[in-house]
Amino acid sequence: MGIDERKERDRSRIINQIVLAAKNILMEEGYEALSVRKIAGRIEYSTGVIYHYFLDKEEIVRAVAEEGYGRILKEINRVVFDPDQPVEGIKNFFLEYYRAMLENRSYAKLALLSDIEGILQKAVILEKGISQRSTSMGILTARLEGAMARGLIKVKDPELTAQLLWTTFYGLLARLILEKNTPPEQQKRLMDELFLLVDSYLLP
Amino acid sequence: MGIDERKERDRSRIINQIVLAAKNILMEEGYEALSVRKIAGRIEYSTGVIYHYFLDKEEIVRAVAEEGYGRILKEINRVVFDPDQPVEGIKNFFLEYYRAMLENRSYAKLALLSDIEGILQKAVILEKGISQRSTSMGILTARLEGAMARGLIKVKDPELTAQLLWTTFYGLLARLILEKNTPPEQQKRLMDELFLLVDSYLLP
Amino acid sequence: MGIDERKERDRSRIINQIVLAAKNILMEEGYEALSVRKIAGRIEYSTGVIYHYFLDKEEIVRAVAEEGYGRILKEINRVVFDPDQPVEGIKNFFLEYYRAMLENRSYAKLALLSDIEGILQKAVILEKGISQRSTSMGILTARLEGAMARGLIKVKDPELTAQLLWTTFYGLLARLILEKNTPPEQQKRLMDELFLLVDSYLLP
Amino acid sequence: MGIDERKERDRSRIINQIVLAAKNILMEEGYEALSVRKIAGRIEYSTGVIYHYFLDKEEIVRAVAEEGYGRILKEINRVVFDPDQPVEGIKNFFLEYYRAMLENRSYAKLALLSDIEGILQKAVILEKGISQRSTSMGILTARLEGAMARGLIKVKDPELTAQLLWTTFYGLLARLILEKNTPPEQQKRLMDELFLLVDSYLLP
DNA sequence: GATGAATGAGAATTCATTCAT
DNA sequence: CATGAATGAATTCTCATTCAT
Repeated sequence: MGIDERKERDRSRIINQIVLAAKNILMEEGYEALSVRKIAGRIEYSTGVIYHYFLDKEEIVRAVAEEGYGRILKEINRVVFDPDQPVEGIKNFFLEYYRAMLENRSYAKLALLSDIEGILQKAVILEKGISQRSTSMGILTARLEGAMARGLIKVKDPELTAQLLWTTFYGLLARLILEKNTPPEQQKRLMDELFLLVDSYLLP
Repeated sequence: MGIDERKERDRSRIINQIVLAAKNILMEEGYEALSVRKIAGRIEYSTGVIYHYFLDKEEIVRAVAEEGYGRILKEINRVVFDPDQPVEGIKNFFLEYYRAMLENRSYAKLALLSDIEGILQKAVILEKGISQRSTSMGILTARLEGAMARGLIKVKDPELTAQLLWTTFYGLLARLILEKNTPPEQQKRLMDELFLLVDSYLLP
Repeated sequence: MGIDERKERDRSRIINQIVLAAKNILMEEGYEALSVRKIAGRIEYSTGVIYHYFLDKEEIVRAVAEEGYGRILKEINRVVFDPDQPVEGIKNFFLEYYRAMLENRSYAKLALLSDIEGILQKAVILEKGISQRSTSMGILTARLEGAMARGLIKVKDPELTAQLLWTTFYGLLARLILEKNTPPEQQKRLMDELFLLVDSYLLP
Repeated sequence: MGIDERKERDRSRIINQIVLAAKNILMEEGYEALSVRKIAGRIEYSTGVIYHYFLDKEEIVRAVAEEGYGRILKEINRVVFDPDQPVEGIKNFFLEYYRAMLENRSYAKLALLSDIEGILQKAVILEKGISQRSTSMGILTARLEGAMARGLIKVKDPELTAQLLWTTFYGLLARLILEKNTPPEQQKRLMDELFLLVDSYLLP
């Protein structure tokens, strides 16, 4: 069994290497520059090996998206949430999200703006009932529900509100990622104004 | 002179054909599938002809974007604006924008989400002073200013407010375009909620 | 007849423009970059016009070579020749040739090193009897003959000597043109040594 | 291990095929006619295969040059050198060089006249200190030094003299290669005269 | 498990030249 | 005399994928 274990470990080590290499290429050179050969080159294996572990190129891209998604989720969920200050908590949550994304700009571009099927699915938000299928939307909805129950915010349909909050943040974030030369002070002004908007949207 | 006229007509007829063909490929198969050969094939001319009328592939894409942008602008500006009801006016403006975009989904994808340099420039929003450089942002800012002057809305910095309104709409619109299977009734619910958000953001 | 004259003048004006444009492209961008379209672009005429005045691209190149050859010849022949000091005269002659060539490096490359048929013919040197067909070889041979008759140099076959002198100069010149980074002081050392060689070859 | 050996052999067999095909095209049709497709066609492989073994077209050309250079060097170095008759030895050395070059005319054209960067570097001669960097210039310089030490020739700076001897030979050789119809007896006359020149240049 | 050779299709451009107008 | 549209073939290079070893 020790042998099987090691094999399994080897296996996932290579898989990780492939995904990591793909991610790096994506970040450094963009989607168009991603090629199977380049990945193989980076991990110093032959081209063929890639096809032992992945069905095709798209599956690799999907894996990159998944991995990034997981990592960002983890970072975000480190932010503590004080049920007495739900609006502050939500703003902090998104603030953290911004930070994580802007630090991984090209991953962000992939995750937020790509229309590659495998990635799109991970990022669905608008669907009815999404709070049951997506962890982050679930958390956000739950928090809104809690705050609503305690009369701290003026919400009717928590999921719908969560979705709208999300798309609103998403809008600014996406533009910030695309308009990459926005100077920091302008970023700050926009963010502050966004928080005003959130206040007037949520506070009673 | 009749001859020159006809030549000119021929010329712009072919240019239109090229742009149209490019647009169709973009709509049907997406950006990655767009190739000069494919365009030439569709209009049943040799590849070289494309380079007679366009400097390179990017110029064609830019032309597609421009054409779409112009068309949408025209549609939007048909909406009448009543200075006594600025918030309604702004909501109608965006509603019309939504309609125009969702009817030209693939152009929209190009215009809103692409990071092709030639197109990105057309779509800049976040820049300080953008209301002087972009027609649509200029109009929106002016309307906010007017409404502010008459005390109909609670705005401090009209351009900043215009930018945030825009990114907010953009956020939902972009998601609707990417999550293409969102059923109409869910679209409506989201839109209505967005309008609530706008109300609470703008109304005193 | 005035009309015909003007027509003729127009005609040769365009031809000159074409040749000049071709020469400039050749000098600025090299032979590989020379294209009929580029020539047409420079003279601000249509592509087709070129083919009114020249049979094909090669004919243009040939004309460039001819023009350059003539110009260099003119410059060289400005050097005065003192029959009492034939070796000095010959050395000065070549020195002037060097100068003219190194100042027109890319024309020189074309004239000295190209194997384009039309140009090669202009540059033939080794042929027996060349002193009767080529002006410059004729002059050189004549001068050697004169000096020989007066016992100033130890030559037997003036044409053969002229040919060898020429190839010898040609050798250094060609290398200087190809090895374009040779520093001036090294150029000078080589030239001085070459003149020593000529002295020992010609002087009794 | 037998397997690895065979693979290695296969590999270099194809590489050789590519270089050979390129050389043949160069010889038969000249540099301008050399294309990757043509090479692939000749060896009856797909175009892509070329890029499996070579980085780009230039690398192939470089390989052709290198191969030719090596072959010629080998032939030349077969000539024995008698230190008691240095001038004869040097003349023989160049005679052999001539023979080798004229037998590989199109390689010679490539090696002597091309201004392709990768090839030019191999052929540098005029640089100060070249006798330490180039094998053949090193040998020539050494022989001149030896003869000088023994008072057999009247040389001051052996490297400079080597360079000038080389360019002088080069000059005639290059012209002979370009003026490809020079009849053998004229070639002989020119060579003999060149040897006279060398005598008067080197002998005390 | 892993290699790397090979393919075939496809990418964007550029070219000299012709010819109806 | 001049235009410029059009062609067809050519260019270098890259790609995802397959498969015998």
